[in-house]
Amino acid sequence: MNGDVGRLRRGRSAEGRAEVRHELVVAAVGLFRTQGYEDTTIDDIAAAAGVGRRTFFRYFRSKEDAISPDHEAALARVAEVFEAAHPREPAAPLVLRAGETVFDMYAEDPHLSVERFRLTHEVPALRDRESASVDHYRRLFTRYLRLRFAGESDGELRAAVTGAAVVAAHNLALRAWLATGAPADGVDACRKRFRRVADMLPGEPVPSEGLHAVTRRLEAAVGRLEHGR
Amino acid sequence: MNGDVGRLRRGRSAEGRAEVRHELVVAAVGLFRTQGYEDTTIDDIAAAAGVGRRTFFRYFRSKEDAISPDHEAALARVAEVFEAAHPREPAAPLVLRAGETVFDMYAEDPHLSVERFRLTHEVPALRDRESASVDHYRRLFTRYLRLRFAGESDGELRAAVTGAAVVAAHNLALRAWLATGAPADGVDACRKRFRRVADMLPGEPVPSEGLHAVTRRLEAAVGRLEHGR
DNA sequence: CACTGTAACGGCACTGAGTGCCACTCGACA
DNA sequence: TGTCGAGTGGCACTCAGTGCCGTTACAGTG
Repeated sequence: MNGDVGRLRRGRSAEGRAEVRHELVVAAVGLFRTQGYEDTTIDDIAAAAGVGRRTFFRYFRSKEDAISPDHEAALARVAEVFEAAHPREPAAPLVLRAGETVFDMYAEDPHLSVERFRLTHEVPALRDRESASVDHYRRLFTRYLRLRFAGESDGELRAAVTGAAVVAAHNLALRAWLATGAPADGVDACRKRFRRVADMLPGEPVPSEGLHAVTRRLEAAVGRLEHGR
Repeated sequence: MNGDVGRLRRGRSAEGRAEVRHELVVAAVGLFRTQGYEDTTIDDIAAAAGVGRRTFFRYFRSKEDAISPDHEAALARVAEVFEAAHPREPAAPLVLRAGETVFDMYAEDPHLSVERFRLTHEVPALRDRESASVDHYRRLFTRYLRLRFAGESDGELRAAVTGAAVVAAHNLALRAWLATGAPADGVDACRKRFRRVADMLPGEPVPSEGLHAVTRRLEAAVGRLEHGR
């Protein structure tokens, strides 16, 4: 957009740091794609971004970090959703909302998300790292759910199962969207697909279709019987 | 047991290789425990096991591998359970059986399992690796379940949720057992705890106890009452 | 405008993981 | 006993990641 005015001083201000960071990500993703992940060294990335090798490690903890740089921030945003929720809000809509928060962050930069998706499927090292990242979300979900289900019998198990199920469903929907190139008109379908997990969660099911509907029919039937008697 | 007769030739036969492998695992776990994971080098482990540094990498792909060396074999055994199952066997008992197969392998060497448990909880690098390993199980479960649920509506989602739920429940029960030192008289409790996940799986519930069974009986009773009227 | 403090920078040197290569040695087998 | 193959140890190498240090650019103050 705007010329970078000689590009001689870049990282000294706050915007400068963000700019350098972004250039490093672009350089890393581009090089990983063109010459492969294993065959790309930190020197290559730093040189392509026009900074020193040492500076790379001031922005990212490791080589893999250059692809998913905002993981901690993403976790923090999800934690915020949980902490801002009303303590008596049912679990299902809450976890759905939290999951969609993650989805929104992926949708912020679809191109990078797709590129990362391809890399994490082709490079074993990156796939394992992705597994670990996803597991951080699972733990976060489970931790908050454990608080909500505390006291009820098998509450811990319900928290573990619910957290794992939500994260798995989220990834299923997200990957389907990313695999097709993350089109803008596929966002709604992805959301809907994710929300279907609500019918498969243990414990209090959603009121529409599911156990509640049956229960309600039963209650109505019993009511009719009692009154008719 | 038997003396190792001078211990001069160890790795040349099949038993010799198994012996060297075991010595390396013992050395690694011991050193990780006494002087910490980060502060233990491959040279330390190799020297403690009495082999050359280069030999270590002929037995294990990496430093972390020395703790969970039989991961591939474990995955293969679980895959066997799925492949040996009758195609029309209901999913719930099958995934329970597969999960208990994993549990049996942990129970084969409780001491090593407990030590690994402690390490994977204290060292971030090992915890992330453990997450990746667990995810391999989840993918394996999900892959087979997808075949079974193929055709039914939302079968893929059901497979993803069921696989994630089973693995999560398995880990919950396993960790509780390991955290208490993996006592032999805690094996049954761990098994029972794991099996409770059957009540929380989506789709066809287990016929014995469970909300659905109760609901169905109620519904039938009400139906009889209504018709008898 | 000059001065000064702070923070990011580049570069150098170092540790340690992981790999390729090669000569050697042990054990098996004819 | 001679030979062959597999496993071994050691050397040298690449590269990820870290500590250190002198330098440089920006910001704030007089």
